[in-house]
Formats: sequence, C-alpha cells, structure tokens
Amino acid sequence: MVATNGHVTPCEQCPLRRLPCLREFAPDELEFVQKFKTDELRVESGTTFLREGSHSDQLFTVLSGWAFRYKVLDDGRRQILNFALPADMVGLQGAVMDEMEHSVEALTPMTLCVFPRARLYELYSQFPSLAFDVTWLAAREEQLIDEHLLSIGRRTALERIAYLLLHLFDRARELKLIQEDKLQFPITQQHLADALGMSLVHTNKTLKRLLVTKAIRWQARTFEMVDRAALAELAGADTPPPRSRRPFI
Amino acid sequence: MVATNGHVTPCEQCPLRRLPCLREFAPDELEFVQKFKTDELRVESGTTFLREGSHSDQLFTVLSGWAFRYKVLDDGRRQILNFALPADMVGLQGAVMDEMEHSVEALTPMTLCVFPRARLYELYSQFPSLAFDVTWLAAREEQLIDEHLLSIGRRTALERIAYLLLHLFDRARELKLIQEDKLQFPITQQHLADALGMSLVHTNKTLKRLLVTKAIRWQARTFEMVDRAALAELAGADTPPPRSRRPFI
DNA sequence: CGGCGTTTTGACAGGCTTCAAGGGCCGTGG
DNA sequence: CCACGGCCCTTGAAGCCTGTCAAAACGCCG
Repeated sequence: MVATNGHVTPCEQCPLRRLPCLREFAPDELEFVQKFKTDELRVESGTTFLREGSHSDQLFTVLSGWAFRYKVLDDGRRQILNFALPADMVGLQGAVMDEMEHSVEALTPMTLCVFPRARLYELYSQFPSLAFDVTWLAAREEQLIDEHLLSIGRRTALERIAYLLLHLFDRARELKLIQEDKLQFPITQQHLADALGMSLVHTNKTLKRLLVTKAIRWQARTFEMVDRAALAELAGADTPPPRSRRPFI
Repeated sequence: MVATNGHVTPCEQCPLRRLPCLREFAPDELEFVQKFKTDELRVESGTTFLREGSHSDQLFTVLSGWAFRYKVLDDGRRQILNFALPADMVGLQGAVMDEMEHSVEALTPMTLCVFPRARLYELYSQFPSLAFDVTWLAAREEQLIDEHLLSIGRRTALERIAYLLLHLFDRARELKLIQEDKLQFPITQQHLADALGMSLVHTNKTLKRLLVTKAIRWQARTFEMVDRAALAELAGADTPPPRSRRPFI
C-alpha cells in the first residue's frame, strides 16, 4: 500500500471539521489526533485497500471519497455490508482484533487518514474522550448494519432499493455532498444488487419500477431526489434521524 | 424493570471468569467492575427488556441465559439481528447513543449484570484497558452481524440454516454449554425463520431436508451435533475460529 | 380433556434467479 | 474518423425458490 507522505492535511484545517454534524474537539484532543495521524493515503477507485483474512497495522478514517465493506463466499457470491463515506472509520476490526473478516474497496478516488494500530492503545490511555468516540463510531456502524439486515431479511425488493437510496442520500446530505438535490453517485446497479442481496437482473427491473414513480432520477452517475416523501413511502419507513454529537477522529 | 437487589454475584466469583475463552482481569480491574455493577436483573423467558425507541439508563451483560436482538417493521415483519449468550454485552448502543434502535427479548430465564450508563464514562477515564474491552466487544458483535448479513444476502436457505446452527453450537461450546454434543436449545423454528429472513413454512421444509442428512438431531428443545464436518459442508463454509483475548466486563 | 403454541404438510401463485442477448456509452488505437 | 473492446444498463423467457393460505397433527400443561 502506497502512502503519499507528501500532502498531509493538518487536522486543524480538516475540511470535515467544519461540518455541523461533527462534534468539536478540544485543543488538546486535536493536538493528539494530529500526532496520531501518521500519514495520508490516496487510493484509486476500485482498489481493495483492506482485505479479508489479512492483518492490518493501520486504522483509517475517510477524508474524502466513497468505499464499501464486503465479504465474498468461496464461489464468488459477494455481499456488500455497508458503505463508507467521509468521516467514517474503516478497519477498526483489524485494529482491535486479530484479523479482518471483511474487505474494503474504494468506489471513487479516496484520501484516507492513516493511524497506526500500535498506538491505538495510547489513545485509550491518554484520551478517554476519544476512546469513547471510537466506541461511539463502532456502535453507530452496528446500527447501520442492523438496519441493513432488517432490509435484506424482511423488506421487499422495491422497499430495499428505496430504503438504501434514501439512506445514502441522507448521509450524503449530512456531509454537504448534495447540491440542488443532486448527488454524484458512484454506485452501479451491480453494487446495489450486491448490497441488497438480489440479482443484477431483478435489481434492474425493480429499479425501473421505482423510477417510473418519479420519486427520484438517476442517470449518468447522478442521483437526484425529486420527491423524498414519496421515496420514504415506497421504502415503507423513513430513515432514523441523524445522531447527535457525532465524533470524528 | 424489576431488579433483584438481593442475590448479587460478586464478580470475583463470577462463574464466567473460569472460562478459558475469557481474558483474566487484574485485581484493580476486577475491583472497579465490581463497583460498577450496581445490580443483578432476573428476567423471564419472553420478556422484552430493552425496547426500540426507548432510552435506557442501563447497560447489561449476560450472566446466564439466551436472548435475541431484533427489529420490527410497522406491519409486524420481524428480523432477528443476532443472539446474545452469556458473556455478551447488551444495550451498548443505548448507553452510547441517544436511544435504542432495536429491542432485546429473553429466550430463556436470564440473569443480567446491570451497569449504570451514567458511569460508563468513569470506566473510560479510569480504566483504558476496560474501555478497550468494550470496543472489542462492539467490534466483535459487528463481525457476527456481518457474517449474518452475508448469510441472509447470499446463502441459500439450506446453507443459512446450517451456518446459523453451526455458529450457535460453536458459541455454546466455547461457553461450556455442550454436554455430550448435546445442547439445550431454546429456539423455535419461528425464531430461525425470523433470524434468517425466511418464512416459517419454508424454514420448516428446509430444516427437514437438513435433518434427513443426519448431520444433526433436533427434537424436544435439544440440539445434537452428530456430524459437524457434514454440517459445515452443507453450510458451504466453516465458522471462523474463536477470537483470542476475549474480554468480559 | 381442552387449549395453546409449535411443528408439519399440501397446494398454488408469484417473486426472483438464471440464462441469453442486445444496446448504449466511452476511451483506445488504428 | 471509425472500429473495437469493455463496462454498464436493459429486456425477454423459463423455471425454481419461496411466500402465502389453509389445515391438521403434535406435545405440553393446567
């Protein structure tokens, strides 16, 4: 894995800090995180930068770009577990446990903040507030997966697609990635299918049914929310409200 | 929620500590946990002791008994997210975030160790080692759900059932709940169905197909592993090896 | 013995997967 | 400028898988 070791955004100037959805850091916290961050990594779209079965010495945080976590069965069947957007943490499992049991692949070019696993315990010793944040992030990710599990297990194909799109749109909005209700959407129908536990063909046909409702538009890698209420209706439920006090290491 | 406030097992004598799969505590850690544990709760089988949408002031640890985490849709469709066995932590999401987004119901009579949410931060401040353990537990639970998500999304009905049974059996074995390859199994076919995202009828028919292979026996609430290798074969994969250094608050 | 929760079975419809093939878009190279 | 390949999207057809409906059998307990 190649790191830049060149342009390293100072944490004080991290563009994500300006987001209102993220909590503010105390000066000493910020100082610690700055030292904790050893590097910045650029990866190309399509790169699997964390691999199932491997042991990673690094913990990442997404500075920009999209990724997805996934697992594959021996015969190639793939399941996308969830998506990682800016301000998300990636690779905690590998940092805390023996080895990764999932892989992570970039959907777009990404920049990742790199933290050495070996020093994670320092963080726990010296900054309980940050340690709490890490736990918070882990708990939140579990919530997202819980919701996803509910979708795959119990929602119909149409509901699944509607719910996932609604969910991703809302997360993107929190991150100010939406302009005029439009979003650069780096996901293919194959990704949708693999995330929702459906075949590509059926995903396509169901998506078409959704598109004729005119609740959304999606073409040329651009996603547009036309009627959010209608989409939520099709999903059978709205997404839970955003969480308060969201930390970002 | 009624707590016993009578019999409170001292942590030094906690029966779970004797399990080799759990890490040992330093004396000061043990002392802290002992004070952190404010109560012991007994709940009956069938009790939903944590409810979606509610805010819980308590964090639990399973001392004995089985439970399951679940979510339901408005129209009643239910998805079981995973199962909680002794030494598992329950309610961390409620302790760390605003409110629970899932419910937890007891499958058997249970005893739970009760920890006050309000003092969780003390733990983080004073015992980074324990804070790390909490994160470890959260990360591990996420791993289990990841694996479950893979099952529901990409495994066939037969594989799903085989894999889940294999998984539960292995966890029970780690906890010394198995005697002569037999296990008291508090789960009904309805639970299986709700966990695996299948209908009850189809679960029953598929389970029958599995039973004729003679890999397992399951009757009168007793589960018997007859041919573990054969079951793993039907599951299409074996369960990952148990995690080292497993903590237990 | 009756009631209730659980397991079992059959029938049937339709959701979903698989197979197959064609179309559109775009970057590469002749 | 056009041909070509690769990736993604689209569509149709066939049939299995799975859900739903309905009803009966079973086992446990009061």
